[in-house]
Amino acid sequence: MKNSESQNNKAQRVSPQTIKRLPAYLMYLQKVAQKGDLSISAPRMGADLEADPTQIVKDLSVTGIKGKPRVGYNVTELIHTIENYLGFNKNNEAFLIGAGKLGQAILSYHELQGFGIRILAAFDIDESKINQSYGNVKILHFKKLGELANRLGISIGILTTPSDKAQEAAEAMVKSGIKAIWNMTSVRLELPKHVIVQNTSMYADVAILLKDYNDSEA
Amino acid sequence: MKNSESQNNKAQRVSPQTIKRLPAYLMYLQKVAQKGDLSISAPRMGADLEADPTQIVKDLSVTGIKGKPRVGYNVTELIHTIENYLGFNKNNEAFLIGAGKLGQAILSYHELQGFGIRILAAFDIDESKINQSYGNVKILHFKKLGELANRLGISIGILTTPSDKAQEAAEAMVKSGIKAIWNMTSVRLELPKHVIVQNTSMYADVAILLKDYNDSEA
DNA sequence: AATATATAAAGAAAAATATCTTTATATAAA
DNA sequence: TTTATATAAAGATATTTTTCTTTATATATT
Ligand SMILES: NC(=O)c1ccc[n+]([C@@H]2O[C@H](COP(=O)([O-])OP(=O)(O)OC[C@H]3O[C@@H](n4cnc5c(N)ncnc54)[C@H](O)[C@@H]3O)[C@@H](O)[C@H]2O)c1
Ligand SMILES: NC(=O)c1ccc[n+]([C@@H]2O[C@H](COP(=O)([O-])OP(=O)(O)OC[C@H]3O[C@@H](n4cnc5c(N)ncnc54)[C@H](O)[C@@H]3O)[C@@H](O)[C@H]2O)c1
Repeated sequence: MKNSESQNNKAQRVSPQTIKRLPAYLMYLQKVAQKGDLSISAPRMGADLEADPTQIVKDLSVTGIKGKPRVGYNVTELIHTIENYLGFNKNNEAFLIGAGKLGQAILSYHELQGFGIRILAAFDIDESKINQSYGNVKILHFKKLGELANRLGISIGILTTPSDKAQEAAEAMVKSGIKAIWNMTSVRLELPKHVIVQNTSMYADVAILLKDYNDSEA
Repeated sequence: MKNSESQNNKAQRVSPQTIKRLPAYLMYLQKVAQKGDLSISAPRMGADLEADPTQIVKDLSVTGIKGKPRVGYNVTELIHTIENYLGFNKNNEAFLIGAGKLGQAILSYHELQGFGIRILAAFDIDESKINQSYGNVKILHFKKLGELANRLGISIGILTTPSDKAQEAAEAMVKSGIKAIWNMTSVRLELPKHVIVQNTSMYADVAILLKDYNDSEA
């Protein structure tokens, strides 16, 4: 009953919109911290991010942090609290499946570690790619996935196979013990309910972009 | 007055959620068409996509299409109507700025044409990349952007420079006449109001994935 | 120490979105 | 042809999310 989240296990669900805004606050706060500011107020954040300050306060409150009237929030405390809330400060260990164009880009995408994802190995079926490395991550044969996932206790998988191989690859991932899949393909995966799937489908963003653009032209 | 959108200019705003769902319907419908089915009902779609059929009907209605009771929608007509509504059937010509790892992946990402985006050229400042081609798209020097955008009348730009160069590159794009930017960097761009910016920020999706995953573990 | 004030917190209201209910209708079956 | 039925369309309700309003409080100022 004390502070919203932490105490209560059946804590009322936090809206995905709020969760999606938190990383944007984080990036902003890192710039603020770099500037040397020790505290930051919601109105200030709102002005800089062109967002409603009360919404910012509401969003931040889900992490359990408290601000001080007339001062705002302690910047470093706020950063740590959000990172902790989102799991960005952990090393959430993951495998990448399908080391093609996009896969290789992601393997070299070191910013991802700042978002709590650490890729330990990549897997592919293309023999010519096996044992190559990108961004210090080695590509192994897909058939080794099960054994390694099991041995290292990996439960997060990033799926970047071609779309027409996504379903079968995902099923193999689940069989290997992967519990959460970040699906970069444009395919809707049909998997057991207990598997967590997060789709990053560019086409939704393209749709918004083109709609906004074409409407503005009309 | 005939069909909702097209006629009326002040057509009541369509929610982004609806627009983001339409491409998913499209992909599903393409599979249905491939199977040879001529018509599809909202309840059928709802069952397959695990979505509320009435929401599907509402979503589809924004395109102006009409279904027939006891039959459903004509599949090919529905596909064409959605594609047309989203602009996926046009060749929306675009430039890509920053032909690095992610940029090259996108240049070879031919599925993008199915979403109405046609990349005509890429631009970079790295001399070693100039005149190389990926996915049949040539990389030109960034300083040629303005002239070419002007000559070819390009107003859509895909931004894939490093994050710390994103703001300056975006400003140059706007100066070159780019009106809509698909921003793949993790940076919040500060641009004139009239510029349409669509952010594809992976970190929002990562946040949801990790939250869902870590909550499920707890 | 007293007072004023900026700001967070909490709660209320409004807006947006999703779901449910009813109605109308096209088609299939009798 | 008539009737039954599945389904789309339209409208109503419920839920969720955002924005607005009020209240409480920590700090700065006098
Ligand atoms: N390229 C992009 O910019 C981009 C952007 C958005 C989404 N995507 C999506 O990402 C996915 C990959 O795209 P890409 O351009 O990197 O394709 P790609 O063909 O370059 O890479 C796919 C890789 O997966 C491997 N693979 C195939 N079957 C496999 C299996 N069963 N198990 C493991 N690995 C397997 C292939 O050998 C290849 O190396 C596609 O679904 C695409 O829609 C790509
Ligand atoms: N790599 C990924 O998988 C990935 C995923 C998501 C987001 N991103 C984002 O995409 C962006 C690019 O990532 P990347 O991994 O491709 O980086 P990269 O360094 O491989 O590529 C960046 C390219 O931009 C060019 N460039 C630099 N300044 C430029 C300028 N002013 N004008 C034109 N071109 C310029 C560089 O020469 C380079 O070729 C980053 O902001 C990153 O955060 C990358």
